Amino acid sequence: MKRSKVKELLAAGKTGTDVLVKGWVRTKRGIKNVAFIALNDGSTVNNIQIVVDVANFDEELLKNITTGACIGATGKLVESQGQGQSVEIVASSIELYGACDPETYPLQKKGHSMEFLREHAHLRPRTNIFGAILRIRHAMAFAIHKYFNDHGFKYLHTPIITSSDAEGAGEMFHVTSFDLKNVPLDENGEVDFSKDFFGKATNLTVSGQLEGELGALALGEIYTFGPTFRAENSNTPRHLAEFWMIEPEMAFYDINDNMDLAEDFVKYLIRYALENCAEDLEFLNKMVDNSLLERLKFVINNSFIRMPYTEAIAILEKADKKWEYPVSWGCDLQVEHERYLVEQHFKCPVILTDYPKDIKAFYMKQNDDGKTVRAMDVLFPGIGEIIGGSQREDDPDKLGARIRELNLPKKDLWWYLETRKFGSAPHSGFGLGFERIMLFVTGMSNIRDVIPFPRTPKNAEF
RNA sequence: UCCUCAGUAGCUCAGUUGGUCAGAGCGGCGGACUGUUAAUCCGUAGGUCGUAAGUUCGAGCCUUACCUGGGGAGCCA
Repeated sequence: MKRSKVKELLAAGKTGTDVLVKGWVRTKRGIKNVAFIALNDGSTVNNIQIVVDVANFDEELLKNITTGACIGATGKLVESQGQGQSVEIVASSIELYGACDPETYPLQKKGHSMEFLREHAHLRPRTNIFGAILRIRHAMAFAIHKYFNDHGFKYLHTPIITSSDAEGAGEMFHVTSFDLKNVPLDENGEVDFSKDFFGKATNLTVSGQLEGELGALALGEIYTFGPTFRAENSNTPRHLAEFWMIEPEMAFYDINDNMDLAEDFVKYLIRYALENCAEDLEFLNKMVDNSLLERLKFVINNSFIRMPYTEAIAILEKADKKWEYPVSWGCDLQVEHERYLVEQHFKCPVILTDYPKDIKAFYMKQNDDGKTVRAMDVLFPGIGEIIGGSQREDDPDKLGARIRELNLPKKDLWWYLETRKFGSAPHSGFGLGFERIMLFVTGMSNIRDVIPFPRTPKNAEF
């Protein structure tokens, strides 16, 4: 008999037919003559109930059906006599695939703390909450590709190993094939990277943006979606050492087109989740954060506030609030400032633009005022910066001057600069942290719980 | 990296001014129960109190260092 997924059985009116399900036991309850098994196969957050007439089954088999065990069950799908479910399977036969010692199996039928589950990341996909999160994560990844494909963007694979250290996005992980106990040195006692695998020092990428621009200036619109690495010693619920980032890059987009895209894109993802992950979101709304659905709907139904940095500073200076970090034009906004704007002043996602050039990256388009650049940061409630982007500097002279001012290694960026020398074009792009949008969509509060196997300082288990 | 809180049974925690302080609930196991829903009821077994030093007649409790985790901050997506 062909295996049915629990999701199909719960959805379609197939009662009266014989079915086969395979999955993992969530709980078994019993009274003298009848036992009830709640079985989950990962296709949905909901379990299917298997009813077992104890008299018809081997006692030893039933004893082995414990929380966590893997079984296959055949039987007739019928309308349930009980209250908690519409249909159930009256078992005719059960096969035990893998027993699960209840004395040592870490997961119980009662709830566990997120911290405990994080230490059991190999088993936590079997919990309702992580099942829901991982299904949503899949749906979001799929929706990202669908959105860009539907809008004519090309998926560009930018390199994971890079030799450019110019972007300054953060500390990098070194990539080498050296024997670390015997690293070649040159005559000055420095590491001789000419003897390394690539003949130069290499690192794991901190961003695909610079290469993304090369693609955009040929294909028009591209996006990247891949792993990104930061060796920063960040210990917060919002940072990972290995995370996934989406970076669209578009020729002929100015900063306003860029904002329009960012807002439309994020709203699309949230709408996609609401339409395609309804059961999982309802589960999370019930178990994790009971204002989740309301918040998601609010975001897709309201326009983001757009405001230049300079105006935001004016609001913050007038705010009746004591800042731990004082506010003045030119300072970088701290978490407390961003939170005030998003969560108290506007109560809505905010896009801030036109930041002082001194606190932003070298590649951002310089405004005519000589002080600001066409940057945009999208700030979300509870999460902070979810997107960072800008129009890019397409004038080769201005870009070169900025690189000199900042003392960046121009020779390593020769290929980037040639795009401005040969057929330069106005263009823009941004980076969206995949796990940050996952935080928002799931209502989870720690980024380590929206990625299957988190990498953070002192943790690369699993 | 800085600030702060925490680490006691498989899990979540209680443990007073240092002196019956080795505890509870849940989970597990055994039993009862003619359809259960995180079932219920009865019974039962679990612990070098994060690690290492120190103070003291005596440390789960006080001191120091370290490890791990949470929260906040910085860096950012």
